[in-house]
Amino acid sequence: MTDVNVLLRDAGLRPTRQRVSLAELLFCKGNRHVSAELVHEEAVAANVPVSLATVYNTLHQFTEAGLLREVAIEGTKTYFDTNTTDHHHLYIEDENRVIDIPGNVMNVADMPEIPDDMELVRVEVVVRVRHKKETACQ
Amino acid sequence: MTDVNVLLRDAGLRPTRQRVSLAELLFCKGNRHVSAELVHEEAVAANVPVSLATVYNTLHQFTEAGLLREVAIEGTKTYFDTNTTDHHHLYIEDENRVIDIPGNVMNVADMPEIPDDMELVRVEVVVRVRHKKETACQ
DNA sequence: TACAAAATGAGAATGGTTATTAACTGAATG
DNA sequence: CATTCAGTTAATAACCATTCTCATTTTGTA
Repeated sequence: MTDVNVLLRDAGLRPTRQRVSLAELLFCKGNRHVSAELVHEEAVAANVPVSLATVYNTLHQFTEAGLLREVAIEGTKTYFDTNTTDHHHLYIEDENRVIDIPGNVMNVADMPEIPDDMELVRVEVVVRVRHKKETACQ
Repeated sequence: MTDVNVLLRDAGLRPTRQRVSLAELLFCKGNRHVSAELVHEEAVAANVPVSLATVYNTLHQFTEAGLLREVAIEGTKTYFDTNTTDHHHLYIEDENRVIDIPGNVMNVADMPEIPDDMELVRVEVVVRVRHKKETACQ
């Protein structure tokens, strides 16, 4: 039960009411790709009235602590991924939907050289697909 | 000289003053990753007074016509890539800078299956790097 | 030149995100 | 158990990139 508390403490974050609630909401539902707005709505719906500002703060704090990862695939909105393990994304353009691809499925070969004074952070792959268009004629 | 005019006509776009100017600005300087604001500034600096609204319209029209490609790597701003050939990106986090990686350099293996009713649009790879932190001690 | 359709520009409107600041809480201390 | 205070939160204002609106201008064609 205090799992979330420990999680937060280990991340150097005080387990406040709001942070605990948001963490439960985020991490107890499997891997997800969420926007701040969605998290806020879900929190309110779950009778955890949190301000939108706090949702933003918390999401960024969680990201800095390595509990979340920011994903930029499309558009101007920011999404957060609760899956911080090595993986990639399948993006369905016409549905605006993102699906995880486990990291061990795909392989990236022939990486370019990285200068000595730099270090690799991560390799992100987005496989973009869309539904085939109806071929009305023929 | 009429290269840009032909380019625009072939894309189904009338070669208006603004579109011609912006096209020259975008495509005669090698491959670039630009924001609407930057294009607007450059246009004004080049004595081609274009409104910001027109810059946005034009960038989207060019994108639809396949002359540009939208790239979403980081942050809330939209960037457009003048390189529409097959290639990937190297992103230097601490400089907020994007560099092209030619498409034939890297290879992505073991792609996941794509359902029959869907088609692959593109595979985007972002190699994220950062400068090594100064190790003040030791 | 005249005309209809397309394009443009100025500024208002929108929407997501960040900043501000006063009130509140958690947890350590006496 | 009360006190204290750094850390946290909430309401709302500010911000910024982008989109919308629509009157005006330009373009291609006759």
